[in-house]
Amino acid sequence: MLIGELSRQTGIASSAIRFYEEQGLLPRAARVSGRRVFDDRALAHMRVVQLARDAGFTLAEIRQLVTEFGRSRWRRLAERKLAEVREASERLDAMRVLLEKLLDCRCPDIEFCGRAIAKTRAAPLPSQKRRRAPGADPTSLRSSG
Amino acid sequence: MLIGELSRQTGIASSAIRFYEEQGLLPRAARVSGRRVFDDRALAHMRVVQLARDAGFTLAEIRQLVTEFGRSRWRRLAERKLAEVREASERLDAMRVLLEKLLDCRCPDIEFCGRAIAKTRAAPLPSQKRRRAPGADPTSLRSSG
DNA sequence: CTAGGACTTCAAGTACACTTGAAGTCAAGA
DNA sequence: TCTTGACTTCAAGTGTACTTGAAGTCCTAG
Repeated sequence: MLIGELSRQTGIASSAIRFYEEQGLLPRAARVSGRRVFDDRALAHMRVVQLARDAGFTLAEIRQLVTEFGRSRWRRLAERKLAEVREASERLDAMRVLLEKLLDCRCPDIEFCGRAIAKTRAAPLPSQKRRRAPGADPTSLRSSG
Repeated sequence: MLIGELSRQTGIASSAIRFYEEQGLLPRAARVSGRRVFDDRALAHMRVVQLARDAGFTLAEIRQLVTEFGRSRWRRLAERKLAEVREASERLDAMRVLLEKLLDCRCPDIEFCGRAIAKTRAAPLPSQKRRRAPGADPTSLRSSG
């Protein structure tokens, strides 16, 4: 199968598949007159990458996982990821509470609102760690614009 | 108060405050011999921006909100954001399920695992919309390294 | 007078996961 | 033969929310 067919079967763009190969997430595909050809093993490999990606692993983590496929490593990373998922859930809950407060807002103007906030919320939210957050993210609220 | 003091009181970096002013999230601060000076109104304004940011609004949305401070607009945007938060929660749940499956994985190697995935999961996850997701995000799983 | 710290502007860099564009190759069909 | 479409490589662009660096200004303390 050529890259277009693999793309159709997995739903992953050809450009992304090339990118994954380049990044070492997939083994270098065989070439026939310059084109990549994929067999069932390659497809299976791709599925694993896809699963890990959907589970929220970064490409760097996936590279680690596929180049060193050991159960203990998988377990460690999956457990850490699970903890991160739980943290993200908590942040989402905090956001939900904030949004509900906003929907309750009865302030006549913005400075009034700001003063009200200052009274009810002196301390910042727990562990925001906002600095330098990166790219594509299945939990993103900032993409559907 | 100067920018450093506002930064201390809000916990937001001076560079970020300048950036917010430049982006139109804050009104242009008065200058005294070149330096920005902020009063209580400015602080209150900043608090609102901070609240909205923590609630997950993009800077573009916050700009809209503060330049056109109307309750109906706030409500509309907050309700949409709330819907996005719920969607994100569902994606996180899906990720959690995936991770639990990974932790149950007993496959001897990666292609075997891929074939098993192909059997149990022919259809993709609901509405992944992965393409072109952007920057800093309070729900991010991809920042803690 | 000099040092230091806090501030200024403006341009460029950062993170991640890709996508897009340019220029070219290859095989099949009319 | 020509066209079409799918493929190739490589470099550069995208998006968000900032940060960092360079070069300079301003005020206070010693």
